[in-house]
Amino acid sequence: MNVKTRFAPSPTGYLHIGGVRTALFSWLHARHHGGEFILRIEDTDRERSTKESIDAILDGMAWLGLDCDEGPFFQTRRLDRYAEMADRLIEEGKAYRCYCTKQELEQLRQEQVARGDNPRYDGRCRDRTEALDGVDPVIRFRIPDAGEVVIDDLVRGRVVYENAMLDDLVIMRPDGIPTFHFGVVIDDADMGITHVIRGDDHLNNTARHVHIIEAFGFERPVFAHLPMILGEDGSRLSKRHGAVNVLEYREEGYLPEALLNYLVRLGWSHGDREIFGIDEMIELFDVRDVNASASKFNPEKLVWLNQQYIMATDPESLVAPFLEQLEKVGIDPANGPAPQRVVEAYRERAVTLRELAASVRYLYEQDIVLNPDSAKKNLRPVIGEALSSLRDAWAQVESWTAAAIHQAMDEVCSRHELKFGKLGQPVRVAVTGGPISPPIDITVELVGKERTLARLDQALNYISQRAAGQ
RNA sequence: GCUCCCUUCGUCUAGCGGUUAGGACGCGGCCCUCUCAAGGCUGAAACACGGGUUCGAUUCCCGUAGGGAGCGCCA
Repeated sequence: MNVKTRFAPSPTGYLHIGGVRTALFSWLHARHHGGEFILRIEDTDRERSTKESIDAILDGMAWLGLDCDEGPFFQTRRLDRYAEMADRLIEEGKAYRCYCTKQELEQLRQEQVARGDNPRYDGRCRDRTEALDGVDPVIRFRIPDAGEVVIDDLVRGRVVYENAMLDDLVIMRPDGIPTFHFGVVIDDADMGITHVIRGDDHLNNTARHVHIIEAFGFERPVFAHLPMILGEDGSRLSKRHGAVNVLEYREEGYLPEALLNYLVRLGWSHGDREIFGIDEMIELFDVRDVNASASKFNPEKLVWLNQQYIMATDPESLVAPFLEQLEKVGIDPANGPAPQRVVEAYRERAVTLRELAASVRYLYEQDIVLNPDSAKKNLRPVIGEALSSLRDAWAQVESWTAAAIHQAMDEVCSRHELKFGKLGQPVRVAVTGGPISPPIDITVELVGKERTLARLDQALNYISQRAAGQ
């Protein structure tokens, strides 16, 4: 059987991190089996669907590299098809027009809840033969009164629903727009979907969908209901748990591979492995190995993975996203070292590209701000003489490379009988303004000769003022 | 309320009747070291509870508790 899966979001907001996980698993399942993956936009909620959301979904999927073989399809372009199929059910007596008003239904619901019953439609329009004036009917699907539905879910196992617990659901609104339940079933069948992989918030709906599938005589797809991703406090993942919109992760300098790697490990694993490249995921992923229990989103582990990916990714391919981040933090890359060299030097100490960009301001801007604590601690009068010699030694360096810089510094150290570290940290503070940077020779090389000398002068000035003040 | 689902360190997970219950993130310590990282070593940290089944349950079954989802002319 040729596998075909789909991701079917509704465009009523940004692309959510939970949606991405669903899309990822669906995509992986298709790719693993050499099948197809399609994207379908379920835009039947006309009130809430927006163009912005559609774009956000498309952008997000593209950024993540979750490519689809067909689509995007839009349900609002298939309205004739749904109407035709609804008519067919009515002709066959499997669906009927319902003239109940919303008020009437609300009253019914309240009565049921008051009685402690499962609130559900009681089928009062099932046998109505006459139209009711002034009411545009909806179409309801007739659920069998007796019997049960058995679903063999790839992650949940066997789940059984009594038909008596199910009610006749609305499949078509008065305006000819299908409800979600009807749209999915028709589309999945028409589009040849073999595996329906979705969030387990749909598990309860599946019984109804199966009835519709059977009413049409469609072939039943295989279902796999994925556990939810929860926030750190165990409640449904939402904005107050931090970023839930995928595009925010791009904004903040996360790598798509890292995000996917993090997400694939929520509910799925392969022995003790933590790092999975895309190709490895495709090779090893199997929906049947997915856990049934929900997992909590842990930003700290994502951060760790992102760093692992920044370290492991070829610096050249990090240049473009790094430049974007420089722009975001207001740094002009024109006045400083080649971005690729900066990425190489700093990638082991950056958790996101955003953080990396924000930490290299002193490489690109003329003036630096001395961190008062660091200056106080490291730029002491005792080091002034050595720092001054170093300034002169570096002024003589012709080819400004880390090796030459290091050699000159070694010589100054031995002349002044200093351990390298005694001089290193003052230089770091003088040149970067703070106590943290890559190895000092590399840092100094990247800062550039002219700026290094100027900053040493500035530091020497600071030291002499301090000596005078004492 | 009713229906369905879930339950191993704080978190993500391994385990598929017999293990010193393993790994990872985070946290602590040590090493490396010019700082910070990265890296290496190491420590603390879990089978929700109660019944069964079994020679033996983290593992299988049933309850209880806790959590989640659904019960829309939202998807």
